[in-house]
Amino acid sequence: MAAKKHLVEPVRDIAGSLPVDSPQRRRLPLLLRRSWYGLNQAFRRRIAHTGVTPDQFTAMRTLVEGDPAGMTQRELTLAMSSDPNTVASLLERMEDAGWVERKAHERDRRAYRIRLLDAGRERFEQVRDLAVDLQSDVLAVLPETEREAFLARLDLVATACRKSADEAPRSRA
Amino acid sequence: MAAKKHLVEPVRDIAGSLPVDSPQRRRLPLLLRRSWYGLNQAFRRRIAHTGVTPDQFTAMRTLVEGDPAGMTQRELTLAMSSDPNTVASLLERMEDAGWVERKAHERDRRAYRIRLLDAGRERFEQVRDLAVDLQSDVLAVLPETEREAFLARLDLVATACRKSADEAPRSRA
DNA sequence: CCCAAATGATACGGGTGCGTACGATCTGAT
DNA sequence: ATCAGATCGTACGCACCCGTATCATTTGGG
Repeated sequence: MAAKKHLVEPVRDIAGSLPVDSPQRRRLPLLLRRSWYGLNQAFRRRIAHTGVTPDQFTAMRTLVEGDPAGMTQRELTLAMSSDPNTVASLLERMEDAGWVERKAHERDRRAYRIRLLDAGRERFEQVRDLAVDLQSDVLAVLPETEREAFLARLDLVATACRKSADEAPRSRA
Repeated sequence: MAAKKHLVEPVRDIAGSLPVDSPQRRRLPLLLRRSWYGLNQAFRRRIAHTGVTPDQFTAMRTLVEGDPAGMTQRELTLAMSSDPNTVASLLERMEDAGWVERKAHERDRRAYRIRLLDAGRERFEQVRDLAVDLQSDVLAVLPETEREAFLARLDLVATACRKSADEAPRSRA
């Protein structure tokens, strides 16, 4: 259809009259799905030769940027916008690979302090540039002057999505 | 940090000078991750009482809007931006639930024709309004005049992500 | 007509998301 | 000091993503 050909100008032509769930309109869920899984798959394929997965890389980067004394799994979970269960098994695999270590927290015996080991940092450095390049490649489809504004709006949407999820604890909204 | 407080105006203040992978900058992968999983989780919780999952709902909607004679799994896979494997098991569960049927394709004996059964359409109708409401709620964080433009840009990004994934067939870009 | 290449679907397996339940520990109010 | 409730992490299980391999069938030349 014509709506996919143009760049940024003719936007309002397809909106306003059609119902929100019309197949002709751009739908947020499908666009987010295509974006997220597409980006993820692109990244996974580009870094497959390093043995690192996209989520493992995200964990590494978060650890690098976090508390030098070592984050807890809870902190890592929040920073990654992930889930305690997922992070637990993620770290288990990364620990088996020798990329991170879990040491007892000195003041909270329930918690760990996660630290990136040298082997992990090595993998991280190896992948970092590929990650930066990919993000640049993708954002290049937007005019340079619009990128920050787009990311700012996406940030608002992301926050709204999280908020909506947190406000609907268990079914029967 | 301050960058999360404002709405849409002060955007350029944090860009331009910082390196693209600085922790202070908005990063596309994390924003897409938060948006997608947040939206997905919000939807899953809102429709949990119907026994339908978000992906199952997407499949239903795609079938409703597709060829009345029944789409093949390949067509459904493309329309959902998903994967043949995933769609196969998704449909297996939906078939077990009595929501869809797979009948032999009349001209290609490798393929099926998937059709939504009455029980499936019932579930679909039951969930549809909740899906529309959720999308509206989330998009409400953007000024009405910017929504279509945002979706248009997200569409460009989504296409760029898919393209990037398709162009990196197997590692070693 | 025939065969090599492409295509629709499946099988298998590792990684991730996440609902639920649980044990251990910490915290705050009494 | 003590106990109820919150919090950190784990176990289990189902759904989904997707790389790889395989089978059946279709398709496009020669």
